[in-house]
Amino acid sequence: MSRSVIQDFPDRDHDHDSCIDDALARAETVCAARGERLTPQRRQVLELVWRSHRPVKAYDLLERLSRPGRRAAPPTVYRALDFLREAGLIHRLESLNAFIGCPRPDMRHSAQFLICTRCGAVAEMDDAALTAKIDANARRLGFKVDDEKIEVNGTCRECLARDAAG
Amino acid sequence: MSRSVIQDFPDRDHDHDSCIDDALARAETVCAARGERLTPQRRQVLELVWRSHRPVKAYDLLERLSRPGRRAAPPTVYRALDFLREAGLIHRLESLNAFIGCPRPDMRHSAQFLICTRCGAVAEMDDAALTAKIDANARRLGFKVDDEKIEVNGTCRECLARDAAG
DNA sequence: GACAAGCCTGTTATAGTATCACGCGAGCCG
DNA sequence: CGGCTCGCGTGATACTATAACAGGCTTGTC
Repeated sequence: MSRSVIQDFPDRDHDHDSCIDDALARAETVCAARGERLTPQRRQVLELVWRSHRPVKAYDLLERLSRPGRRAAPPTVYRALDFLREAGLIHRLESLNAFIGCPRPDMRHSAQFLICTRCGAVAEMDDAALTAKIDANARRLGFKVDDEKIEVNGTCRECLARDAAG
Repeated sequence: MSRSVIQDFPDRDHDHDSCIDDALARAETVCAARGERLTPQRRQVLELVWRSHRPVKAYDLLERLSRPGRRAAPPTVYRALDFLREAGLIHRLESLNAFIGCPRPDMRHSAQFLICTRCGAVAEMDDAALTAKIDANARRLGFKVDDEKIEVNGTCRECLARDAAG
């Protein structure tokens, strides 16, 4: 039996500070379990990614890492992003060249994203049945699946409502 | 009722010349139907894309467009690629920054790709049920879907067989 | 403490991908 | 003709990512 988990876009009124704290706490756990170090640098990048629930660009992170008189260089942020990605703590949105925090880094899952092209909001879904179906299709061609990415462009509920109202 | 179409990786022994010819003929039809012009330049880019069944990079196309003494510039190829993409004649593989010809530009479909990370071969699948499921999931969140991209990384049958043999 | 090994970070340079902005010429239509 | 759109050429530039090398911190061992 396949379990279908659907998450929603983040609630506009949620407690975002604790939301970030939770993400960082989960990250500590994940890294510990993997025997890897969530260094201050990596931690800071992860926090910056979580500062918004929107996709974040590498070079935006770079700016936020920089201080007057101390300009961070690209490898700094890319190394951190690579690390976080391998640990499953963030995802890369291929169609946007951007990154976003993963809300459930603990469970292995394939990424399925709804991306609102109007406001930039992103929802991560996790439908195991969908993954299973893709796997089945692939198997019929003798193809062994490593991982899959699903990115869906469209318009979110709020933007649709705004259109209808305005 | 949802129809499920699964295509395969291109046969190694198919008649590739006529395969290209067919693609160009289909392109003429599609452009005519859309009231748009498949200019020599656009046609040439499309042909270059179809020369292989592998994903092609924009700058590779650029080189192939260039002749000694006449260096093509990026906008040349990107404009053609944008046109072809809007016409549904090619797809962009987001995870590869590469482009590939669409075998069925006539029917509107969402793209689902199996990408062999070993040999670079790509199969385009078209499973309407999968699309329907994604749409249904999105609808539950009040999300209106414009288009979706599915890119699956893994190993193709041939590469698996080669591994098993060697 | 001395040392080695591995990991993490800094820095400079460069590769790779894509777009902007401007202008020109061909074709169409009034 | 005059004005329009479209396709294309060109030079510059923006954006995304990696290579290559050096130094420094941490840990484990003796």
